[in-house]
Amino acid sequence: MSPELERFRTRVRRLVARIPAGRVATYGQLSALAGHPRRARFVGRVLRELPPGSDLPWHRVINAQGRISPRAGEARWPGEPVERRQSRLLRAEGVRLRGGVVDLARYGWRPEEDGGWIAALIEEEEAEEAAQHTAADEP
DNA sequence: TAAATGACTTAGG
DNA sequence: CCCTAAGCCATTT
Repeated sequence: MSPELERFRTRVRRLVARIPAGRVATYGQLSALAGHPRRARFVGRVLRELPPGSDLPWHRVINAQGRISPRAGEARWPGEPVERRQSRLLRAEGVRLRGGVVDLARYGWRPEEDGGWIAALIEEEEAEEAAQHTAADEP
């Protein structure tokens, strides 16, 4: 995987970590926030590789239609279909699903209202990369 | 190298 | 509301 994509993946994971309880974000939204509006599918890929016990609030990521994206195959965890678990987790934190659809206007995450932390996130990321480079340069 | 495969999205009927 | 088609893009066959 290219360094560019690795970076993108890291950003996505960090963004997901910031989605507040009771809110949802879409794949496309995260992909745009991470700097590449056309990589919504890749966001799905990033989430798919998460381990079952991940700390990330993966369940707060849904599709642009406000629906829980159907997984291919029959992924279930712990003993239930992941889609069902996802809707349960969402309901548990106050997100209402009407006919399987979340009202994005009401529950959609609006990070711009949470302060200018995205810029801080990018700065932090660049600082880390700079540190990596100096570490690599200094034998 | 070409074709198939998705935790996607938009547009249209 | 449901369904299709088309565009999208990285990975897998």
